[in-house]
Amino acid sequence: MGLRERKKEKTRLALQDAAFELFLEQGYDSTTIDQIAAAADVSPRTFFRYFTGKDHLVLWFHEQTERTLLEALAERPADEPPFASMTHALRALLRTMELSTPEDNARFLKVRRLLDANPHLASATFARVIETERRLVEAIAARRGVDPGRTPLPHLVVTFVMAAMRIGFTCPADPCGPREIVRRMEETLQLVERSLRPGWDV
Amino acid sequence: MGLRERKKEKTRLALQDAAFELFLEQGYDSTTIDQIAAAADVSPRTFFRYFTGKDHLVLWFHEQTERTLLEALAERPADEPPFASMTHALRALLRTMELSTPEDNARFLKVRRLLDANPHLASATFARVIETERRLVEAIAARRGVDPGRTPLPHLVVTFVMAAMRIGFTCPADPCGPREIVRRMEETLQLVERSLRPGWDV
DNA sequence: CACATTAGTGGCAGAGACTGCCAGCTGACA
DNA sequence: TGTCAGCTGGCAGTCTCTGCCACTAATGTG
Repeated sequence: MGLRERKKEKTRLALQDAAFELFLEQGYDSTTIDQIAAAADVSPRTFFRYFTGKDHLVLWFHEQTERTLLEALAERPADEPPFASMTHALRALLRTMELSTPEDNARFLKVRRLLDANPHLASATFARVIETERRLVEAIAARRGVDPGRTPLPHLVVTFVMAAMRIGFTCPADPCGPREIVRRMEETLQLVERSLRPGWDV
Repeated sequence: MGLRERKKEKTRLALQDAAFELFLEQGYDSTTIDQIAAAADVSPRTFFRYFTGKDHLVLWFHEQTERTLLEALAERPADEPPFASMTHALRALLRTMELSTPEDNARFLKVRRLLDANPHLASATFARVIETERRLVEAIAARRGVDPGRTPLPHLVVTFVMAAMRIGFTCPADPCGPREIVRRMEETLQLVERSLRPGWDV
């Protein structure tokens, strides 16, 4: 990895860390991009070369999740039943979440607190999750050679599995770390598996 | 209904109709709120007293849908199994969609074309749908007297039924009117019902 | 019918988000 | 070392959205 790329990575992290600190300190809405850029020692103009907007600072994390999920799905054999592939992909994601570093955990908790405090952000995140579902449907339909607009089965498969992810993500109490989230997702996924009639996804 | 309310209704419709005409004519992004307000003969300031933003013009339609859905659910007996209540509520919505006027159909098609042409709008709509799901979960959990954060079953029930709504809404070909959408939703709902093991939602 | 009350509107000023453009700097690579 | 591509900063400008105040019109009351 060249010096240029390392610098970019550093700037991105500086922007995110500065932003989250400001968000939690003085609120998301009352934090301006000028403040974030100033705290990260870059120009406001540069901010928009890294992120499309303020909410992208948060959405970025889900984009990483999506990448992991799509890669895990791509590694499954194409002739495997789609529901099995999806459950395996989700469990692969859960495994990577489990071995996250303490720093990752800290960031995760910050993002969670932000989402809980700002419905608008949670909303944007879920919208992004829907986009992820669309891509997963595309992938599954492609490897089966079917038109996703014509047969609802790929949609159903993805929706059922992602339901576990979405439902498991909602937290009862305030402080809910990644391990607890993973536990809830796994629990919900098993509930989904038990709820479905064997061989439903022919 | 007093004169005041009738006027408001008229202004809202003027704004929406003017906006959709402009959107389809010159694109969503290149249409400014000033243009919309001018076309509807109100001040830009007034626009924001009717809609929170440009996207709200489109989201407004789903808000009506949500209202219908929540009312239909509220009318189901509280001791009915939740999944049955949800399917009934969705079918009640489908029935109201079926007897829509030709004008409603025209607006529906305009909205559809907008959503297809602007991923951002589709995304925002789905985010709003997620919010609807949250409220449905709340309603179902409330009438059972359980904490939705603690038990995933209400979430699951709502997700499964709303999956039919979301999946049925996606269209294969371009011109897809309300009747066709209703047909697809009903079809998908039946698929969901067949996929679930009897008595799964004890 | 006259009046006070209230809701709705228009216009203004201003903050904040975002983009296009150009000039200057700095790794990358031969 | 020199050229080149890529990143950055700053400026100007548009658009979205909000608070505020004065003005008009609908409503309800004596």
